[in-house]
Amino acid sequence: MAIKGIKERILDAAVKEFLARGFGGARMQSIADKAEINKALLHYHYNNKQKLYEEVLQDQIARLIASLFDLIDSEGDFDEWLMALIRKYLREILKSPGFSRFILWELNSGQKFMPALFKQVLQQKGKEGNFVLQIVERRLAAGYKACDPVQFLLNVLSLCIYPVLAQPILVQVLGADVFQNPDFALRREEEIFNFVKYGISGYKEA
Amino acid sequence: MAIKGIKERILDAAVKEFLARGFGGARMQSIADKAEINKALLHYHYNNKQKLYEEVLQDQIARLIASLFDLIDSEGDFDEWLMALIRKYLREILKSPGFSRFILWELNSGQKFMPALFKQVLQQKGKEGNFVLQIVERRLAAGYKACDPVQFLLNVLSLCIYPVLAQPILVQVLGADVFQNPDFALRREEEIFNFVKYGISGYKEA
DNA sequence: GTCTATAACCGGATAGAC
DNA sequence: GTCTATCCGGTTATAGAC
Repeated sequence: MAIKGIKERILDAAVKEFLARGFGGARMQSIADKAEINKALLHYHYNNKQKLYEEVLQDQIARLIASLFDLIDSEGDFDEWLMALIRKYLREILKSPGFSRFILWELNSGQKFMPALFKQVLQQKGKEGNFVLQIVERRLAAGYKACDPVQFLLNVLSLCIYPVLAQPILVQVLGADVFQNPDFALRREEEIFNFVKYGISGYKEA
Repeated sequence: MAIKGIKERILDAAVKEFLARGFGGARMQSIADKAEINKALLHYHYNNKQKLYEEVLQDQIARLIASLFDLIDSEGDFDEWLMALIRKYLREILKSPGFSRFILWELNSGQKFMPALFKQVLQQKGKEGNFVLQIVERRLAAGYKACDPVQFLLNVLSLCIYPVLAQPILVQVLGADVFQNPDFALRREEEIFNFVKYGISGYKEA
């Protein structure tokens, strides 16, 4: 079909609205406007706000987790694995900067729904919650036995996600929008890899 | 005064509510309840929600920025400076885990107010926006000239903030609440310092 | 300054015509 | 399926007694 179905238009609009404002802040009217229909029709297709929200979230989280599991399980030696991990993860984040922000916010909003959904999607993938950790452990066993996998994973994730997340703060504190630079992401990929692999001792003068 | 003034009680309550739910999600009724007064009295002391919000934010942001500027300007050699930076920052974050989450969320909520406030507080401190960057630059000049200060700062901030921010996600993905361990913060301080200083090459087997 | 009661408004949801 | 008009609960804000 060349023209988007109405359900698809609604979902697209809903994703934008929910990611931007969260469940509480999102307005059905605004979603209807974005989808270029009226509220009544919106309610006709998705009974209520909660239903629509769950639909959107299910999609988004499944997409995220699938992507993460694929990449963390990649082939190659340690360096290749690490670089692939960083690159794919960073790009995933940059594809939708609002998404991590949204997850981080909503997960703390006292809603039981989101954690439950996380667990459910993880299990749908037929893998244990600590599956990710086991892969990292195995990888580190080849050369970096003394490195705690939890700390390692925290470090890599932090370096990838936080700068994207904090972009608006950085603009203020640094006094310049580093993200304006189109190849900032590429430089950041390299930076993270080098930083993780060698730390700043790699920069040390002779 | 031994007993808290009512304005102070209101502000305390408002901080909790706003940090937990954001501006849109916060309820004046809930703030009144927390302060153990009724809505009318709340409106008597702070004309409207926006006013109260601005008051709260002004305090919070000023406190944060003051703290950051103090610590990043500390004495000692490079290692001492780095460790002080990490320790103070991590503790600041842990003191109020909801705060960074709140800032990150609200800064993107399309409100003009928050970025403006940031800029204003920065200028009140009588320092340029890139003041922070200059300190880092000077520090790195002593031994790590090739290290980009922006990337360096991003790395340190990421490692400190993100794990605290993402705690609820980590619980799901890792399958265990690493933060349950009471001295996790201490171990994390050491980990970040070592990671930044030597990178994982420090772990490498002989 | 502090309260109760209520106005004014907004947003989610529904009724019912077409 | 799609629309207009409306209901109803919840939230901010105010009026007015004490």
